[in-house]
Amino acid sequence: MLEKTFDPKTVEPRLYERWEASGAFSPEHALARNPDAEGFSIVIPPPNVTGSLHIGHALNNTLQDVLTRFERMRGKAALWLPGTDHAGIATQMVVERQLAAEGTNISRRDMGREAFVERVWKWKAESSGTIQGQLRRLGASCDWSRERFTLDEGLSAAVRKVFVTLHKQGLIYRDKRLVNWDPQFQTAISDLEVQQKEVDGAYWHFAYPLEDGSGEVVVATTRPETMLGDTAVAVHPDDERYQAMVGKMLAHPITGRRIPVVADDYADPEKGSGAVKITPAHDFNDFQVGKRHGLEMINVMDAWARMAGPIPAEYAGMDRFDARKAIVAKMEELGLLRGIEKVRHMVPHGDRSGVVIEPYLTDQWYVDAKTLAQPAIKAVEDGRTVFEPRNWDKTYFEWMRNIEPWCVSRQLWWGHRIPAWYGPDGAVFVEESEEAARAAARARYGDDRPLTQDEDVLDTWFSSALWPFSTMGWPDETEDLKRFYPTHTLVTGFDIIFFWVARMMMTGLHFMGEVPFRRVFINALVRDASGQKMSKSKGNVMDPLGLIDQYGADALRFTLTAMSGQARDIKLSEQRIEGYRNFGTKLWNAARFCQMNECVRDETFDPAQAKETLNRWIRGETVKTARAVTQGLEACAFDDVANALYRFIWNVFCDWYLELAKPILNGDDEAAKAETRATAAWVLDQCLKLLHPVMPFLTEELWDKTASFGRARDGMLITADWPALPDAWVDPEAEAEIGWLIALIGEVRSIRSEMNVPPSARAPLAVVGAQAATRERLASHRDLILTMGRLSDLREAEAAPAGAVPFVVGEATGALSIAEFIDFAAERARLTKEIGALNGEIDKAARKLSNPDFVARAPEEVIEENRERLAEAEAAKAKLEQALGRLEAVA
RNA sequence: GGGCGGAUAGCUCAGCGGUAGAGCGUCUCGUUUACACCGAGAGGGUCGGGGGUUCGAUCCCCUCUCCGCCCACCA
Repeated sequence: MLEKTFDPKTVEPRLYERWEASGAFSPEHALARNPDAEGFSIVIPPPNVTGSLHIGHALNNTLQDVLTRFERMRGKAALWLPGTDHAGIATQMVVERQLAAEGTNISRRDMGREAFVERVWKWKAESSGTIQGQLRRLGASCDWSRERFTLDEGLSAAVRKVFVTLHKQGLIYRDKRLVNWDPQFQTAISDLEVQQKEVDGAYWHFAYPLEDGSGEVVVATTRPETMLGDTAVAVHPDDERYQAMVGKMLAHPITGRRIPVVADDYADPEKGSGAVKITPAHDFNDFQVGKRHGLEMINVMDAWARMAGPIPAEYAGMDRFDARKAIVAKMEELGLLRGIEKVRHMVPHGDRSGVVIEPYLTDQWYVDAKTLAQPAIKAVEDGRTVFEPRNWDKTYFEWMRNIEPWCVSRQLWWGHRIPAWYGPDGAVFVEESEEAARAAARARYGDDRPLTQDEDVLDTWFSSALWPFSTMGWPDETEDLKRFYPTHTLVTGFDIIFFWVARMMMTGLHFMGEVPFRRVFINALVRDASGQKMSKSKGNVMDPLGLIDQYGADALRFTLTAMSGQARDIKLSEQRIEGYRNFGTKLWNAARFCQMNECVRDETFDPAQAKETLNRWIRGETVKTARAVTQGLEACAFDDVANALYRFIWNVFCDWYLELAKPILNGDDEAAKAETRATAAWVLDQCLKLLHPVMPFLTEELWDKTASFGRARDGMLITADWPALPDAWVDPEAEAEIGWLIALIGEVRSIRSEMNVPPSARAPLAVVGAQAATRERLASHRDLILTMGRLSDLREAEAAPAGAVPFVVGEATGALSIAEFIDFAAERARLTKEIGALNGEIDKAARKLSNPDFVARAPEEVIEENRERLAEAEAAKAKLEQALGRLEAVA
């Protein structure tokens, strides 16, 4: 006999081991059975190798697993390729922090490159494996034999090959221009790694005197410290106020440098004074203006963002923000400060370091993204790759059509070192290996010269961009590439459409000549129950492992699947997970019922031959469910899939089929009994199969257990055949008949309850179907109805006088008359409604008060108001509840 | 400034031309040999405001208000 409930804790690890040992996770398993099996592949968005599973991963990987398991059951050679990312800047940062925390005062620079990188590898060795273990807990059916890491030798070779090829094609080049410089990490970062944050600042209005003393120009700036690098002031060519000044020279108030007034469209006559100072080495717009006018580019900061270069000695070495104050003070002292205007404005920050980013003039490597983007744009326009939900392609297009060169070099040590070597004369040799670079150098110089390799590494997203083909063995022409590229579906979050999806499209098309995936499913962002983004600082993170411990992996998986529709956000509440845990238990108990009633699988049983109305009906319902689930999975309509399964298993199979089957199973008609047993067992099997992709553990366990009290199975559920049921099995006649019965019984129950007929009151009639035709129809289903709990009352139906009113209530059952009962019901309804509304108030106020953002932003009196409202609502609710209690007591 | 979402029951959401739905919560009733992680039932909504199209609008169009996100820019 089955236990009363399913115990995930003991079962899950056992089953996972069995799956893994069976080889079912590898596509070879399917190919062994059918060498012509169609390929199906998904590559995992590689998590940080040293990371651990958060709820977003749980969602993302659940959906990938659902798809993989589904296609595997459909007989495809299904590959879900796992792996991890070295996560350059993030990982290096962690290790640097560790160094700092050790208190030995040894920085990475003190250690030297080799020792530091070794240290990072050590940390990687210690902390890797965590997330793989956690994915196993989730039930992820990845092919671990193909696991990859972005710094593996194979993937590194792919990186070098791509870099060298693009360089030879002129699509990677070295250039001196402004980059986003992170002064804390001492590295360039890409546009995408910059986050604009609104901060308090000011416009300082400064007067720049004309060299000849004939006047002045007023300019405004939010960054006074950069004025040391000014090399011009620009005005709009059509701005009449400044016509006479164009071409004249100004005397820089602090450096004394002579700088010209230039005419340029960039200056907006509407803004400020209409004149703008130009600092080409410290502002992206000014850089362009500087190029147009051939202005000198004066760098006045060093890599730490301290003042440096050709500047007055008093500022040298000063921190940029101290310099800002000093410059403002100086201008005031000179009598040239014309005003200060407080503003809140956007300032760029590093997404990892959190410090203010400086536009900084350096040499970096760039990818010509504009060129690579064209085929990638076309592929989505042509539908060779589709986004799901569709609208995300707009986001993709928007970015791709306005793409800027991608800065791929990073002044870090953890990552793929750039395969470029420099000769003594500065000539660069970009080759896949040092030997090849030497050979190239020899060809140029005629003899061996010392070469030094570029110190920089590549942006971590450079190797991720190759993931769909590098993991399959490229540049070799492997079997895997032939069978599994392009991949079928990419499941990922919208936050990395630019970072990752777009770049995979570019490299995939360029190097493979084909899109890397046919479909991109953008999964939602998981938020907490009140819609807040989960974050450690808010303390509202939900740990997927904890949830798995408590409710089982299946319950978590079902919840995440059920909430993955077209929505962009998922508000995850623990209550919901509990509800789906209960759903699993419900199915478990249905199996238990089948076991108790000897509903054993009968291989000779053909559902097409079922005779009983009830069995013909459930057969059709099963077909419809299989169809809905299959279509839902094909379309990534995960919420529909979960809902169809939930409804069918709970509300159709358990609530109606098994209930209506009871009288047959307890009756004397042996043929009907045998048919019903076989049908019940068959439907249960279909449920297990259809539910398996979403709830693999519970279904696999039941598959095993039902075999133990029935006949042996051919194999595990994970490789069982997906139900492909003929539409002809839907029987409209049976559907109509059982549908009618269900509706009638519902009505009977509802009226009994409304009239307060106690279930124990058997003799007083519940209901009488009055029309002769109705009675006749009812009589034909008497066997099904009689044991429907208290509905045995229906026996009396036949005795009712013909032509009576449709429903008749029997004798009064308590102190209340019908009229009193109605009044009572009305009053009770009113009170419960009010209590409901107050509950809402209480919820709302309580949430506001516990929301850190609200508390931080709202004025004290608003917070107080909410506190009062909460107290008032609670008091009112208590009062109403008392009144309700009194009312009940009277009744 | 550009773009994308959203506003439907107390809460979380589905529906998207034809009598307003689900889950949870609330309330009532129920120890029925599958299941209290259960069963039966009830209450609860001018489908954000205003216009328009239509025989008919929660749904389509316009507009306003409020919330969320992304991109860009602000001397």
